[in-house]
Amino acid sequence: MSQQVVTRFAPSPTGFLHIGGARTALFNWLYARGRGGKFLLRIEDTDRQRSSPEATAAILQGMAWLGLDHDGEVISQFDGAARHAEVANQLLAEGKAYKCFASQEEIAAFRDQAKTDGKSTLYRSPWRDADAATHPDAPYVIRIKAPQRGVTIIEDQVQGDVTIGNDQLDDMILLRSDGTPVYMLAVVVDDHDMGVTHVIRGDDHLNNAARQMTIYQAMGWQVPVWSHIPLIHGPDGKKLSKRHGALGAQEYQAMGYSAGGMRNYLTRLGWSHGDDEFFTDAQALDWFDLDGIGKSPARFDTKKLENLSGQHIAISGDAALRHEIQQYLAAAKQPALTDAQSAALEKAMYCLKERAKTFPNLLEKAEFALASRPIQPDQKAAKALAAVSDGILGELTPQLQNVSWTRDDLEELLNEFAEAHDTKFGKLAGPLRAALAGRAVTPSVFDMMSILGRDETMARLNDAVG
RNA sequence: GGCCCGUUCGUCUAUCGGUUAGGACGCCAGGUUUUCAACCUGGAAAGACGAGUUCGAUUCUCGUACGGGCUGCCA
Repeated sequence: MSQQVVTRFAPSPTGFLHIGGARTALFNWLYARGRGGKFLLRIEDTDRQRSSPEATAAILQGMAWLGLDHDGEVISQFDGAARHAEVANQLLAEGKAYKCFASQEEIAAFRDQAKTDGKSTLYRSPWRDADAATHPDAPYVIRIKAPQRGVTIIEDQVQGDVTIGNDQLDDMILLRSDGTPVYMLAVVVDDHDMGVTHVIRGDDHLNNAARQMTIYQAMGWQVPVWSHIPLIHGPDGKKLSKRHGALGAQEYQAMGYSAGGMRNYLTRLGWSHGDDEFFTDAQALDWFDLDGIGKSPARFDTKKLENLSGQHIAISGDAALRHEIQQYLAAAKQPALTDAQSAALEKAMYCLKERAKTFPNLLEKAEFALASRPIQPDQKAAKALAAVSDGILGELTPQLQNVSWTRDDLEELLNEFAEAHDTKFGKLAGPLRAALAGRAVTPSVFDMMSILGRDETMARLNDAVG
């Protein structure tokens, strides 16, 4: 019996949840939730200068949109500073770490020189083996004693075994001269203390894993199962990150993509399960596994996102869509739907959801149900109305009085009417659409009529005839 | 500079030594049609390059090119 899976998402709160981070969170979520494990959230806020509560809130919001719920409280890494220092001091006491009195200026000067000489910029502290008696009374940092010979092998589930020469490892800093812990220490301690079994993160951390390994070994802790996933690139192939103007997850919400579609798209980006492209959350949870993750970076393609968003809207329940649309409106900073509009929307949903790729798209087609008389035709609709004589619409309207108000009968009536006037129904559809919705893009006129009902339909037609 | 990782149609990808290299999005052509969308039919479109291993390489190995990452008292 294997132990329970515990994964975590550990963003640093320096900006919005960018799309690459969202996918990392999603992978961790899928892996844990798909196996009855736990998915934890830890905010890496040890850099006080760059961390902000606003950013944390934005990350939480982005995750909420995508439905990535985490177990337990949100953990602040900064809160664990004392524990991190404790570990550093333990290592120091055990002789596995040491005090380094080199100043930052000193090190910077060394690096500059090494760079101009074309030599390795790896800093070798002269204090590594210094006698404590020679220690000056000055500020110091605590560095770990990294192995200098041999190799460190990262057994990565995505990248395979990655071998790094220990001569590439520096004695990284554990505790700054002000006593605060550095990320490299904090991740290891926190992942260990939180019982994290599987770490899925961006491959920008692949090299760091070797460094972190030295802490695991020094503490005698078991290393987690690592999976370093390739970063997502922009459509231009360039790195997509918050530093390079990446789009935040919430911006996609504000653009009106469905969360289900986004989950599907992000899951499929860089991960595959044979030829499956469109799948539900249940299927993703069932299928997701580490060995399906690709090794090469993927580009973000809005067209495919759009397509999947549409497919997910089409299979969503009407009430759920109504709810998600209200949230979209809020995210897009648009006025909320009134209760009446919302109810009308849900009633019309059946003929809207299979034809819309995004929510603004759906709302555009829903205009007929959301608007109230008198209908204000937009430019295109006005043009369609002008293309037909008032007479013919005026003649049609009374005929609606006694027809049975079902889709089929309406269709029959309108076709016969068109035939009687020696025209095609197609010629009539435009003006009818314009009169009923004030828009050129709408559902079928028969659907609109049956949803609107006889009275409202006739009233709108009469309005249009004038 | 040093080290690490990557490279199949425009894009996301399948293939785990032998396939006419498959699918999806997008694109093009045609069909259907009541606008948009959807749908149907067909089409163009890929193994970065060079060696090697092998009866046989997209697949294994090496090199080159290109791209990315790390090399912080950032995360």
